Amino acid sequence: MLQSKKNSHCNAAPPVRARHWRLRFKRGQRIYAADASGGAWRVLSGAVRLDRNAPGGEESFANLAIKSDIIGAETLIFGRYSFTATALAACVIEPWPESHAPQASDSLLQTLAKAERRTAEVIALRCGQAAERVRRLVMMLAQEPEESPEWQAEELQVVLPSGQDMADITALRLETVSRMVSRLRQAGILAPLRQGDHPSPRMFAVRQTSSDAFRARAST
Amino acid sequence: MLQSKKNSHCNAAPPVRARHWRLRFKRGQRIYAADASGGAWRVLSGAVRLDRNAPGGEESFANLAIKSDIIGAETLIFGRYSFTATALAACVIEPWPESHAPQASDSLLQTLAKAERRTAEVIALRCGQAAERVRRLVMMLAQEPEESPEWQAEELQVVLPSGQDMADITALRLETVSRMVSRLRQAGILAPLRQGDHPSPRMFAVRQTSSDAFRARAST
DNA sequence: CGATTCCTTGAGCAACCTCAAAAGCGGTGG
DNA sequence: CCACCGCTTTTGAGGTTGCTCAAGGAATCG
Repeated sequence: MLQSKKNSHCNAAPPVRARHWRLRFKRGQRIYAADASGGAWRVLSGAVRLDRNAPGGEESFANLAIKSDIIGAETLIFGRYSFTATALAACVIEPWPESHAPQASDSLLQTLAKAERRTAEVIALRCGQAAERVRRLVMMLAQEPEESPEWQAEELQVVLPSGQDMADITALRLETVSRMVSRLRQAGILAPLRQGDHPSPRMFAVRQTSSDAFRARAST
Repeated sequence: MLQSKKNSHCNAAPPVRARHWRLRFKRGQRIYAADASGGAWRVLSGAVRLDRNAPGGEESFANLAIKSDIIGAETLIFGRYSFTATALAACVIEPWPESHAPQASDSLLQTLAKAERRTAEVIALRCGQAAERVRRLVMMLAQEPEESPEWQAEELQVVLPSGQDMADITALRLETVSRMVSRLRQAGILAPLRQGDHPSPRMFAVRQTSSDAFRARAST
């Protein structure tokens, strides 16, 4: 069951056409819960973390979905979600498959193939040194600034997830993540960026710097 | 293209029925290479590691497939493999989908859903302390002993992958993996098990011990 | 039986974790 | 508007784990 209680004003997006509507979620908001019934969604922007109910009763990070990924496809068989989905940053999703796109098999395979590749990336986020891991995560989450005429950026930008979320994804401690983000700022890879109308202190411009320079200044 | 050069004697499995044949691979043997053309397979026993050609030209661990998992499903769209597949232990695979099972969409979804859950497990293999990670990997790889009348086991057994493979999967160093396997043996979780006819020093019986006892003796 | 490869074990060190406290931010109510 | 509260982030100091480098031993293959 979708929890759209507190963001009813957010969800009032004008339907583009019949049955083609979108939902918006804010950072940290739950999109759906494991075992709830519902349908599949395509992530149009932002990022979503998926958690499974681990054997020990704990909830543990299971996967990551970003722009154009499909989440909740398993409901098409089981009728229920296998994972809990939470917004890592403000994100927009739409139902999937779209009502006017009836080719089942091909689209499914495409989804499967994309999921496999995304998985490989997520697994790679847990390899190597802490600094590199956090940098790679930030690069994954970086997107082109949408509909900001003033920020017609040559650069990408990102709204960082909470420290705990980044820690869960990279398998680091949140203190370590915080330290690494500080380094990224010092290295100039992340540049603070606050938007005029709604202030967001965790928004940054991302510069694709050679990581060598970054790792060098880690030792100083 | 399947590389069945050195294991031609292995692949001579008697076809059960027309178009329903199986391939066998030994530990460390490559099953297929990324970018090669070929079809999808179901893993009937054993375990397979998948590697992607990482951005840096390196080959990096991408995923794990065990009994009943599907590998190479992406070929049904792209015609080519996205990953390189290597046998972690002696394994048997058969073509997928089976020729006599034409229900496309449902089977695909099932595959997708299973892949997602497997992925969550693999990601979890890179969480927590080294000892626990190696133990969880071993538990994942453990299977019922097949067709061994003498070992009609109440216990599972496992043939450990190479140290480097286990290191790649758990994101540890191979020396660390070796130390943790030694601990598992000392803790009685892994019991050496050499089969009469073909000696295999990396075969173990697996005992599902409470991990508390294991972690306790780690400090001594 | 020799050569090669892989596994094992040790010693020292760096990276990361743990614990703890302070500072920043957002919301609430006087 | 400001004081207060809860929550998240930041920063520090010290401890532990796992990594690095190295050498010896076991297994495999020709």
